[in-house]
Amino acid sequence: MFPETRFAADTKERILDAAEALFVEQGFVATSLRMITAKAGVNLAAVNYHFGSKDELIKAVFERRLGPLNKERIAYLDRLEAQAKGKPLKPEQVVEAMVSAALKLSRDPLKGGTAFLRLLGHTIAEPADYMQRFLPEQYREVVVRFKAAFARALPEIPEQELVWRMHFMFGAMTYSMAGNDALRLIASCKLCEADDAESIVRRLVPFLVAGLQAPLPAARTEGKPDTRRATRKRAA
Amino acid sequence: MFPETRFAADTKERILDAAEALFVEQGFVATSLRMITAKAGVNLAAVNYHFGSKDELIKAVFERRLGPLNKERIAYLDRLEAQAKGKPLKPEQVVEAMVSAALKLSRDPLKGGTAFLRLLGHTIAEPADYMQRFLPEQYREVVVRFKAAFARALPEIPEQELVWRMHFMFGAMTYSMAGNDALRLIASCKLCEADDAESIVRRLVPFLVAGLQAPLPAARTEGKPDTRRATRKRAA
DNA sequence: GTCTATACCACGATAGAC
DNA sequence: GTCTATCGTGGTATAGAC
Repeated sequence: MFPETRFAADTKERILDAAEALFVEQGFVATSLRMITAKAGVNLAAVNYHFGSKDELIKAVFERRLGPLNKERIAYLDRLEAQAKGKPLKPEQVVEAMVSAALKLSRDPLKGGTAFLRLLGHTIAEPADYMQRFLPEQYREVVVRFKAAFARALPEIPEQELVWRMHFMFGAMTYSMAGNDALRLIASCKLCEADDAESIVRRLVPFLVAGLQAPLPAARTEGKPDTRRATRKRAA
Repeated sequence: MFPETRFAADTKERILDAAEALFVEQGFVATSLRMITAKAGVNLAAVNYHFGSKDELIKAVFERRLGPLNKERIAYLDRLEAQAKGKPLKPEQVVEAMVSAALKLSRDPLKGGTAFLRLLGHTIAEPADYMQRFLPEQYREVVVRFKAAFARALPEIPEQELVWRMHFMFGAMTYSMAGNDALRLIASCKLCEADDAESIVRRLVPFLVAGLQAPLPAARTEGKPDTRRATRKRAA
């Protein structure tokens, strides 16, 4: 229809591809717009024209991958819940719905492959304020759906506690996906051969399921009496 | 003795204090040396004179807090092991040794208080290469000692698996300490009142202990048979 | 609308005077 | 030890070509 938009899209795509590759290699701050535009073969000002700023470019890089990833997570959950026909899912099913979409993405080089997962891990803790607003927005739907699913799968966990445990879950997940740079530190001399995403997931799911189902902490005795129903499953 | 070193120390301290405060508020890249030196009341070139570069200043800010924190962790572990008189510690004791030192630090404004913990969380995933080398070095002793303690406390977990679970533990820990900015995302409309470090720890420890003790994942059937002794403690 | 050339200001770093 | 001056590079804004 409008031939010029085809060219524009190509330019935008080329910028996104170049930016993503360089961000993974060197991080956000270390990669300059001049490096990105040089690699993409476009003019420096093209970034500002198409994206407005470097920050907006970063957000666009994430949006392109994170959107489909989170849609896949929800689709996976939908399928599980359809199969269950109204019965609550098992905790490990919900955890796997959360994790396995990322696993699938890591196997597809066209969607960013492992590189994007590392990028994601590096950015969850990003202090920049524009990310503090952007990421919650991107994850909102996923969080709402999975929180509901977990609440049904783990009825003995009070909501307040569940929120925290999901928080811990996100931490363990993103941290471990960020690549084994930090793992080398723990493994010390002994090298860890399993750096494929699949074996990470196989190890991560039991850890998370156990953590989510952990016995509830003792209610604080000091201060006003606790109003939450702290149904202790079993003693530690 | 050398009066000029007294002044130098003051200048260094003033720079460190100003830098730490600004880093917490705005992150590393967003705070310029000009902001730091203005807040500290020193000349711009003083940073380069005393620390060599901005990167070295960042490392110095961390070293000042992280060194004592990790020494405290090891001291806590030493005390527990002395009490146990050769018997293996319980998993929850080891986890608490890891976590409670951070809790203590968060209560001491002179040592950085909660602000430094947030800074720590924001930096574990730092992609900058100088941090990739610096942080492992800072954590090396802690990791070696705690890995040994966990190996004794959890003899049924193979070493390979233990390394990964410690990795997940670090993730959940640092992520949750980084502040509840990301938590707001999970809690959605419902505000979480418990943002003091103490209640985080009370919730975090049971989660981690359960995760570390989780039943071992099923051995992969493909490829060579698994040589690990996969002693399943209990079914999920 | 799309793209280019170019100028602008803030940044980190450094040399040399005091 | 401290300061001023200056350099190269970074993100950004804009005027104008196509």
